[in-house]
Amino acid sequence: MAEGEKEKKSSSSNNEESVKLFVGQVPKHMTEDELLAMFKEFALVDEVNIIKDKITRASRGCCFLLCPSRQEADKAVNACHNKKTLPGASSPLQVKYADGELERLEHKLFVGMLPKNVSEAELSDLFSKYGIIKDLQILRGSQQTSKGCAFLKYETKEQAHAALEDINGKHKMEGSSVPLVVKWADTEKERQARRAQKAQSQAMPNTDSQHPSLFGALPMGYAPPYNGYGYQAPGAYELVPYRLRGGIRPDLSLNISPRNYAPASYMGSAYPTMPGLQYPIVYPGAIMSHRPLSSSPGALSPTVPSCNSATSSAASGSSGGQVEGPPGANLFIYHIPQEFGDQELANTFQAFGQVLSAKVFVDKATGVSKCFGFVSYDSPAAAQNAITMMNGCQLGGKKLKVQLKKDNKQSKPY
DNA sequence: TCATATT
Repeated sequence: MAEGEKEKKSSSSNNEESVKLFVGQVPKHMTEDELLAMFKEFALVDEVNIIKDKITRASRGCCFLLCPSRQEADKAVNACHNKKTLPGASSPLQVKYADGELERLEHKLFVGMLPKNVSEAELSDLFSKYGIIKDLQILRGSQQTSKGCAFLKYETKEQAHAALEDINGKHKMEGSSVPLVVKWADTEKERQARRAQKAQSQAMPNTDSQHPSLFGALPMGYAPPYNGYGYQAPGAYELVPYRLRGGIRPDLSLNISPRNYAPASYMGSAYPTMPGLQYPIVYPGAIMSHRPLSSSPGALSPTVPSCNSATSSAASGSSGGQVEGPPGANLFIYHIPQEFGDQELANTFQAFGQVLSAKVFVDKATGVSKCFGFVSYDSPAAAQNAITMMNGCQLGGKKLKVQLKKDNKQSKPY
């Protein structure tokens, strides 16, 4: 019944004119009213919506602003982005257009299947029938050669829509046997997802996609364009997102837990079948803190998943917000091997105590690891133990650097 | 090289 109140009260929020901004670095304790009051000093703001955890309903440290116009939104961005640090935040406010807003506002179209010799002027002739063109560019390569596609912005959405409907799949340029493709340009988010996917497939060329759990580790699957036509380079996006390749290889991503690795004698024979692995993975401290590995090959038995609570809680920790441990129990780790994800990091460090969370940072655009991350334990003793055992430990090409995480907001000045 | 989060 309380749910019933979730009616859309503000018709203003559906206004085409209104602009949504995303705001980061918002202290979790701030209320929507407080934020509204603050932002109103700089621009007209109709609404503030704090982004909350789906389950706990706790603030996730960011919010959306609804501004009545682009002009007002720009005022808020210019006045606040990177300019103010709210009490309790560690870095300045991040204020930017919410995902997809810019694209929505710009009425940007993608045009594909252009003959390479078509000029801007010719394109302009064709598209100006539908409205005022604000921007038009043919994508070109190094020698100024056309890539056979273009981006185009109209003054209004209606104009863009009219052009899309009229030309997409219907209009053939002179001398071309295939019709043009016209679609709404991808949003920044879609582009990032695509880039990440590409980077992933290059970074892990031997991905064994038969392992179902691997899917969860990869970026969202590629969603085909709504119009079903190709985009830029047809074939660049197969409908099967990950190429299936032959070749057997132990699952790199999940079973790298110390106890799954046998003594070096085994490693030798393992390498040739693991082209993705360029170097030995050794867990110096890890091995000793578990019961001694049996020297029999049985140690390799896949009777794994002592799916211990450490691992599973780490997984849940990394899937939601970051769980932080008590003071002194959180580690910063640098020089993590490139191919390590959250899970591998957790596995590597679980030998020293109860891992609350483990996070490897990745480049937002490419999905590539930045080779640093965090591990949180439930006790400072575990963290110290991990530092002693793992700091300076050669893992991959480099030596791990394991330190206590620097903690900005710990002081309680009374 | 120290938590960037999109209802």
